Amino acid sequence: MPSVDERWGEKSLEVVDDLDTRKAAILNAVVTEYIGSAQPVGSQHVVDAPGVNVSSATVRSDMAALERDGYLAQPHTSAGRIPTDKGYRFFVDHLTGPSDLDSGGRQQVRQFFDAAHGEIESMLERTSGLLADLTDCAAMVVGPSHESAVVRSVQLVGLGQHLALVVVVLSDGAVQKHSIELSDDIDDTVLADASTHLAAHALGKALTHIGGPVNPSGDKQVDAVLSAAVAALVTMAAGDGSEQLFVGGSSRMAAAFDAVDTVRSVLTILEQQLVVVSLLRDIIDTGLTVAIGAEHGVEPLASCAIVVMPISVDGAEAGTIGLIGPTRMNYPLALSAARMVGDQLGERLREATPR
Amino acid sequence: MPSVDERWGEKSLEVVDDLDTRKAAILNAVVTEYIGSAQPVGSQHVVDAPGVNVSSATVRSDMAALERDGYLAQPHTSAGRIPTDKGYRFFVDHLTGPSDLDSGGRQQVRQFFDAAHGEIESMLERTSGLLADLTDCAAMVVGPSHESAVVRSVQLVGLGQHLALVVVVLSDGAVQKHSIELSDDIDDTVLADASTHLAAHALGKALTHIGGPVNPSGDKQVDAVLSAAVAALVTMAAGDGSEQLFVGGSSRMAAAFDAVDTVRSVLTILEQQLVVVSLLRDIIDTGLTVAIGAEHGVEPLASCAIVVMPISVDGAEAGTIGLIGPTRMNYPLALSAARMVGDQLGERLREATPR
DNA sequence: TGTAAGCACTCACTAGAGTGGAGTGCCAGA
DNA sequence: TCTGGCACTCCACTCTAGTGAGTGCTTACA
Repeated sequence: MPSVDERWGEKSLEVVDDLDTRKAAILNAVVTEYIGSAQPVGSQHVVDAPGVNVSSATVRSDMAALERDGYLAQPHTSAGRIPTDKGYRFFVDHLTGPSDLDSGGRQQVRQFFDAAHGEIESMLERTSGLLADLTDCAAMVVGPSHESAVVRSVQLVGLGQHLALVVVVLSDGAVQKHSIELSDDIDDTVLADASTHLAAHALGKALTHIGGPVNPSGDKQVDAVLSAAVAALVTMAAGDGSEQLFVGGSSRMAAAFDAVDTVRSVLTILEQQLVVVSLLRDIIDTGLTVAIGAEHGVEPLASCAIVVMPISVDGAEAGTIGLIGPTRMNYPLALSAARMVGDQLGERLREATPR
Repeated sequence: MPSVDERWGEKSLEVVDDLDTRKAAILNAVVTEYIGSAQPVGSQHVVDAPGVNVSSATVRSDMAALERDGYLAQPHTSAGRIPTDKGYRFFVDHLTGPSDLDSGGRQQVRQFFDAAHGEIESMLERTSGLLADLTDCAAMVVGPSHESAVVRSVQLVGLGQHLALVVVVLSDGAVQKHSIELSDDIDDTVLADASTHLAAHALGKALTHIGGPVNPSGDKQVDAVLSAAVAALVTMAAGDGSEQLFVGGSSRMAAAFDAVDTVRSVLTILEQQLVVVSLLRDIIDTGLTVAIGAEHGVEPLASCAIVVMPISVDGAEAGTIGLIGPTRMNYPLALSAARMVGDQLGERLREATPR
């Protein structure tokens, strides 16, 4: 009889949630095997697993118990078992210790961030590709929100006879622009004048707090430009509510499922930025790191699992990493990759962000 | 015997490329039928098509001739015919007259562009979604290149102790940014000073023509900032070579093919921006509007057809629209949608672009 | 010479029967 | 409580017609 604190690898099996040591070991073996093979796992395949020192007959009776308790399911009477969402949940919660990426993956991540250059947006974009490569899942990267940023610079640039651009630089390094049409022919001095007034009005404020009447400059043309510019700022603030999303490696979903329908519906979801961002937000808000099957409540993703990892910079949340794959995805790999990439990305963002 | 100038609908059949009127009508019927059903088309299904007033036996002998000439193929001896790439090519070149979108589609496009607002990038992004909706294909939209644009404004904005942002506004309304690290603690007057010198150096020049030594300002700190800023401009110019690409509706590829492998390889291509942009470029350069099957030379896309449509603003090329779907895509629909959306988009870009 | 009608043939697709094997549940015994 | 044995289940596979949509060919006719 195996002792309760028997260990193998980095995993420890304890009596939790109604499952004794051996049942946990069997569940562990079934999940691991099924993640690799995608085939129902029979009792014979499990007897050699560590922690299971009993015959297949005993394994069978344990498996029957695990099925009664909802951890395993049988596609049909004479088939092996596959894990249920509850089974995966137990696996993730109790059988997956904190593990690191293998050395190859670690090196890949390090090389990536050593070579990372360019602006934040393109780095986030390429990070989604890196994550997809590492985990063979589709990867989502949500950029930092600009909520708490204030206007560091605002400028009016004339582009043509009747066109000007309002360019705003926020304190977190984000740059936003919006074009405005000018009714009259405005010369550069008027624009410069309006630019100065606009700066006086907006500098140091959060984008969402700008609005209201601007102090009149005394010049009719300047005032007209000014009000158009402020309207542009308000539009910017409205459109800025949602964070930027980068999705990479969605082609991996095609390899993960054999039903084309499933692939299609998952891809359709991934194309909807708002849905994805709020989905990740919801999962984090419920305190989860992994949402399995129906747990996230998005029906077309019922056969998917989602791993989320908030990116923090100096303790503040500065974005999110998400991985999406089939429920039989490689959780240890996905979790460790998300953790390491998240840490590194946070580090990089900290360097690139002022204060 | 049908006369040579017999017409139906908007299509006219003429004797071209070895195909007499009836063979062309049969080919037309086979392609149209196959595009709809994705099933091999037998001689019986064709006898009722307009322009084919003969028995199925005669159709069979014509089909055999079309097969000999490479326009049709047979999956196996006792199956109907499916079009070859050459068959689609003939269909597109000779049997697809210039047609318009149906009224529903036209209205959808008009509504879209009436409601279009915001900046160019987001409009291009949403345009890719519109095209995908209209055609049920994956859509690619390549934004205007900034090749001929000159620097209209350049500015240095301090972000923190050791961080500043170089913000460039180009004459076509594009805004680019690049962060630079400052070794010493630089105060705002130094930044402003450097900003002025930088403007003197860069204004009016194309981004790619900036470089070389800047006139020394006499202040050591200012010069240090200046050289870092110029280096940033050079980096910008280098990274700016490739145009922006927006891909929408890639989930449609999952519905178009039944082989998951094909879906995967097509999606993998669509994820590679450089490949897609140069692919569209190549097709346009060879003078094609539609590239069918192997014509574009990208092996994983051998079962795809690509429709391209350059967007022109005042005669100059200002981007590209691309549609990708299976070779049995609805060519008339794709062509008319691309044409109409391309026109409207060009119109919009003209309004939003100075001069 | 071009078209139509008839006929034999091909071959994917389907349904049904048979078989092997992987898997199960149950039970008696250590 | 565990094990070995046993009967049972049912999927996956193969094999065998049978069916039908489709063909090519040959002959007859205007």
